[in-house]
Amino acid sequence: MRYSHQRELILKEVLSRTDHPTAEQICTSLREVCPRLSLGTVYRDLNTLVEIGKVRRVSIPGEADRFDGELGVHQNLFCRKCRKVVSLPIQEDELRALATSCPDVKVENYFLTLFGLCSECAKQEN
Amino acid sequence: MRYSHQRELILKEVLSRTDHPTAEQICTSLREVCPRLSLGTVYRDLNTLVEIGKVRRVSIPGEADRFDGELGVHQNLFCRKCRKVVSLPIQEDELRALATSCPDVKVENYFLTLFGLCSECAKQEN
DNA sequence: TTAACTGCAAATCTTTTGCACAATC
DNA sequence: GATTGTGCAAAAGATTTGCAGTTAA
Repeated sequence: MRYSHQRELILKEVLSRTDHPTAEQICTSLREVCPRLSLGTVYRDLNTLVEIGKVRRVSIPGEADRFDGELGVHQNLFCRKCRKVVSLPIQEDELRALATSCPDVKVENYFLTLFGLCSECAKQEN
Repeated sequence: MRYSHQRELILKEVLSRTDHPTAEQICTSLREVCPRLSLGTVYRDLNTLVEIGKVRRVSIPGEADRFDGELGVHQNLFCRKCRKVVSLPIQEDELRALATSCPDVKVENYFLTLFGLCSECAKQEN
């Protein structure tokens, strides 16, 4: 992979923010320093950065994807009121105790989707 | 809410299937018995059925939503190879033991998104 | 120099919506 | 008869892609 000014800017932008911006928000911000930056490039570069593990994608049903530079163990809360995504320092094994472990937020629901191979496909791989 | 032939057909279709069909797949299937059924109606009725809790929406990042008539406690696995969604009888507190509790599937990753109110909005509600 | 990257615009895909008509109560 | 639901087509929103031109190695 070759160095690219745009990709570097995009990575820096995501790492410097804690508000889980969308591709569009990243593009708008960066146009102040890079006026010709195109949204297509932002999407392409974000996909690359996610692939190489420098950035995390936060998908919310019915919303544009958000991007997160925080790679440590945490979960995200999507606020249905202000539509912000906030980080919560929840370990996986604390999921059960959700309601009490973070007393100030109000967890009403959560979406879990497992990714991997179903039994048929897992068999075929071997 | 008024009775509707289409909504009833759509509900029956989702309940009778275990393959987590998309709106499009439901529409295609039902056109055999209801040729004029429109995709817009299917989306509208599915949204209603989800709202009243008769059907569950399964969102997968980058994929069309699937719909699930199984309302009991379970989690879904999206197979990145065949793109099928399969039900797994996992309780929440078994999440930690994912890898071992379902030895035939290969869980590689999972996406958890919490929904609710962030601390600021939770405060405002009171 | 050449392969990767970009900007731009058009295309794609999923989902929603406006409107005139039909079905339900 | 009033209102909700439907079909159709167009619109909207997010993301991808084709292509010609630019840039890094």
